[in-house]
Amino acid sequence: MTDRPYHHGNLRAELLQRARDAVELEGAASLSLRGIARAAGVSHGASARHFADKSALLDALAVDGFFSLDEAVAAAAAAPGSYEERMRAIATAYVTFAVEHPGLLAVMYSAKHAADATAELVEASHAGKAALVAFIAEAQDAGAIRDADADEIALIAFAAAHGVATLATADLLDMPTDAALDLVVTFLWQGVAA
Amino acid sequence: MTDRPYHHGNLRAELLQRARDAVELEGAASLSLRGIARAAGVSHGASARHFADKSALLDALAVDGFFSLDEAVAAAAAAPGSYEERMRAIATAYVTFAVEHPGLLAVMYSAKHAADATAELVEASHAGKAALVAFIAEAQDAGAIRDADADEIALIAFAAAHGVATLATADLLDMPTDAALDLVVTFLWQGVAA
DNA sequence: ACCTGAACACCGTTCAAGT
DNA sequence: ACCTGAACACCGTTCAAGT
Repeated sequence: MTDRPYHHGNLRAELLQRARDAVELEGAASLSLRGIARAAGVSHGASARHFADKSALLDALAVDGFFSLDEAVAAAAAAPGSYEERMRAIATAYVTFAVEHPGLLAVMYSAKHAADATAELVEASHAGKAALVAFIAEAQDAGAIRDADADEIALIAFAAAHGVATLATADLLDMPTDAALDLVVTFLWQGVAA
Repeated sequence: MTDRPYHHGNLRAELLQRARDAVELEGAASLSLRGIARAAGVSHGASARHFADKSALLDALAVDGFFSLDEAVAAAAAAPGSYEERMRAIATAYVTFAVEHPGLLAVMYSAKHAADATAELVEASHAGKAALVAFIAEAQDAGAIRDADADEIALIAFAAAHGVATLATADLLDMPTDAALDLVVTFLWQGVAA
């Protein structure tokens, strides 16, 4: 056992990871900077050099969350299958992420943690939508989805999936999440299929 | 000016109103029991007799919010017009409430503020869905909406409207809220019309 | 029955001082 | 450049005591 060095070396990343653990375990409401500093084994003032304040840490956590979400969705979109199957996989990935990380999702969508959202946060939060538009355009080129503004179709699909995701985390679905998602995706596909 | 009596008389209601003001002005994150006690002109310990703790007050605030929301939606559903127009009015009422009260909506849907949600909260949060199911059943009887499980149609519509509402409050819509809602409701109606 | 005010154990943020 | 630890102004919650 060597002594912990005075300079942590990677404190920013560790604080972020501890914050993520805390949020996923007990929700954003009971997250404390002093608590994650304790968990990381540093003094309570140490976070100040890496995050200006608590809302800056929450913003960074949200960016992190959007990266994870985009990764999960991109993996689903890249899987083999028909366009209908891939669309179902995308929606499932989105909702699964939400149900497995409800606290993180709340942080991600609790919008403007200080009215001055980072450019990085805005970009991260929009990346998923752009990927969805690209997928829809590809499906249109292949003749699987009817010709209409890809942005409009993406918005409709995004709203539907996000609605199921947030209702699921709020426990307001009155049926199993996968059954609800199945209904919604089937309805969506009937409306958009070429 | 008579002196403020020792017994406030209606402190519970006043604390709730002050809390609602605070949440709508600055969000739930910066709401403090001591702050609303100051605003109400009572000592910081006074709330304990009316709300066991902060999460009990948030639950009560959520119940209040669901009543307001249900009222707005019910008024929209009762307005004259075709079934399509009434459905559009219902969705508009829902999204308008969300956009005008984003902080309150967040409290309402931040689910299980203590894992032991009040029966009252569960009931209030489900009332809106029940009203939607009733509206759809009526439209089916009138031959305006195709025959299918009314609960399933309600879920699809609820998820779509809730998705638009939450994306709007998170500023993730990339277009005016009413334009997005128009797209979604038009899509919905094409899928459910008889 | 309802409210006050002190007490306690926490917070976030700031900043001189240490390494 | 990075971290510590005291200081400050806040919190939520509890509970004897007052009316």
